[in-house]
Amino acid sequence: MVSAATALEGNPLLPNLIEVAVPRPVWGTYTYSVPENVEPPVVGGRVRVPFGYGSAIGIVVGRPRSSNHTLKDIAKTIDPEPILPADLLSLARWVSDYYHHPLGDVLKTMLPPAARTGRPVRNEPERSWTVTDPATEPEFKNAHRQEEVWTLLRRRGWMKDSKLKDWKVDRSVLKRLHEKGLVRWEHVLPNFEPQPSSIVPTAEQQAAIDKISAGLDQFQVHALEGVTGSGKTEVYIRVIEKVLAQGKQALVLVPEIALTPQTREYFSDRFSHAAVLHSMKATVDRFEIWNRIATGENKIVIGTRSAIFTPFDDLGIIVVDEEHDASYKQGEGLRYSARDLAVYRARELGIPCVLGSATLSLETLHNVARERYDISKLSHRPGMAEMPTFRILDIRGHSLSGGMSEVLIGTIRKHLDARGQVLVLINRRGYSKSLLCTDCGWVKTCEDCDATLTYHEQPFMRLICHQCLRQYPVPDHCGDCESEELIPIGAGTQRTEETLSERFPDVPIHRVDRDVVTTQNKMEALMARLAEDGPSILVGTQMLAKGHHFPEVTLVAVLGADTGFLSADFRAPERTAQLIVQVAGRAGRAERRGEVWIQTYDPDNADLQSLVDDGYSGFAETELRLRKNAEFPPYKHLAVLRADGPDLVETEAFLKQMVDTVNLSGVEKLGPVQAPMSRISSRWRFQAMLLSDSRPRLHVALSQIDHSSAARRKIRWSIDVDPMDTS
DNA sequence: AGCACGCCGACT
DNA sequence: GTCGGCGTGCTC
Repeated sequence: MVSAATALEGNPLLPNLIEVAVPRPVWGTYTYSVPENVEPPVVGGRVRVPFGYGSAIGIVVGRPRSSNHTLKDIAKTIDPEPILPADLLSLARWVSDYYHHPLGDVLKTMLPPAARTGRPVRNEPERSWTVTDPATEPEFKNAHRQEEVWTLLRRRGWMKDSKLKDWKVDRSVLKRLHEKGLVRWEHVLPNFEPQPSSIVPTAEQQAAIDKISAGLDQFQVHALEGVTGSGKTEVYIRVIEKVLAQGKQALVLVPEIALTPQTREYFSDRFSHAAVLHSMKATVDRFEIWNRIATGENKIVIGTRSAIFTPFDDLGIIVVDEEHDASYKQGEGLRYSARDLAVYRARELGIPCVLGSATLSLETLHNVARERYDISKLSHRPGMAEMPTFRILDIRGHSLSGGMSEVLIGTIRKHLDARGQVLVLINRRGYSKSLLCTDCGWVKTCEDCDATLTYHEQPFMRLICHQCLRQYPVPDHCGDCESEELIPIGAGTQRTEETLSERFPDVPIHRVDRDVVTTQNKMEALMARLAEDGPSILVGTQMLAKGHHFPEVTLVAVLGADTGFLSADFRAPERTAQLIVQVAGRAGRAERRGEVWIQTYDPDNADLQSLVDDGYSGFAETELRLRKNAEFPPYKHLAVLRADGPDLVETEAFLKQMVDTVNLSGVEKLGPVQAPMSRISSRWRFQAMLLSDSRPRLHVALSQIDHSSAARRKIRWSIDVDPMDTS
């Protein structure tokens, strides 16, 4: 219909063509024509277009001059102005190439949910409300809510939209009060003056602040290694103050669980206009905040993974707190790493990026060693204990009760007698790992998965598959030899708690796992109890590593560390060491130096020994050497191909064929092999790896994969670039 | 993701 | 003969 190869861009006499990315699992973009009776669209704006037999909301990504296709007209222009600025569009293109994911779906992931539906942009600044005449006593009759709100406003003077929302005030109530002339509003022109702080930075903090702020106008990644409590946040805040003083904006990424009211308060105490973005917030709220950032009205965003896609007017710094945290990598769909994208975005914008953690990831430490990143260290903890001492407890030949050796139980008693609290860390929920037949060694496994069932006693007796959550009644005899001698083996939190309460009947014992501590409120209640309890014991999982401090804890006992250090997954030792160090860092205070005891059947393990002798940095050195010898990341670049389907043979053949299409020298192919957890929810799982010294070659190899070969719908497959695990 | 097209088996 | 099962392919 249209052939305009010689058309000049913007020539009003020639047909107006746009290139659109649609949120459908299709590769490539589509060209449409814009009819004269439709408002002209812009690159970076949304349009409604006919697509297939229906319609779709797509993003305009370009203006082609010509097309060989028969074109359809767009139906509607949604945004007269770009909703995604140019830098985010080019980020989307890069993400699409790097993670081998369709551009339309990348753009969909970048937009807040409210923007995906075609909702128009509301760019009105926030309003602040007050009563028109505080001296009067208006008659409200039955309008009780109006009376409450009016009285609230009279008492508090001015209140912003966001504050009123916190008080659950509905817009309709304000609207009626406004119609009656009882209240008035003004647009808020926010004040970004930081609140003065009485905190005096330590010499180490000041050195880090100076180093980072020396180069605010250029790209540089700064690793900030700070033990728990050493004041990393104060460093972030001081640097952000300098960025705001230049009139620029700041982005702070935090892990999923860390986005607590405390985090928000820490920032909002110092910055009157820190905007918090997170997925729990109502979708419309998120879209509004998003818009206020894009226009430069708000200056600071604190958010989780997806906040890396926020459009900024003039971004001046990106901070990634707890950068080692696995929640920065999205586990399904577009498998992006917000930490890695933070570095990419900072480079594109020519601004600094700060990666902070007590336990920096091995990737980051490797980049420090190669002098790509610089590093500042905060080793002192004002008002807090020095890092506890580590000890290995060799349990070879020892009998265990509730997963603990008698030596460990004796140590627990010693600490309780000295009026300390004890924290027992186990990475396993439930009562015990499994139910074992003592006559023939039979263990019950899930009928749908490859997994051994976990035996739970609470809230009632049953076997649970931790992979698919299917539940089974507890069998009274062996499924193989009919013997009735079934015993629970391998302690979980429930069983360890039970053993401890038998041994220490007078000591309060608290279990901290996903089964018991289900809400933030329950955690807060527990923390309040602990402050009053005196000598007591906490038994818990990795939940203990996040957020809270346990000042009275003098002993941390680590059970089952071997599972982590000996796992098939190449990242498991790193995760285990980080968990132990993070938990250790949350125990104790200045007057009392704590101890960490690690029970093991493998006391000669190199990772474990270097962790105990030289702390996390010693561990990192050892583990990096092991990764180098094994030719794994960060020394090689890795992508994992995964496929799962109901039929074992077909699924394996499918993935094999996919791997076979890849052929490039310098790219090593491993597999396909069955995944460590070979079946979940009645689906067989296979994986293959591509490894290369060269990042570009790895990407060429990945682009050889034929995306259309996914025609078999019963098989799901994915590409995971820079995977966080291989399981 | 939808949706139609098309090529096989069992039904009024 | 044809109704409908789902495997396959296309959407500017």
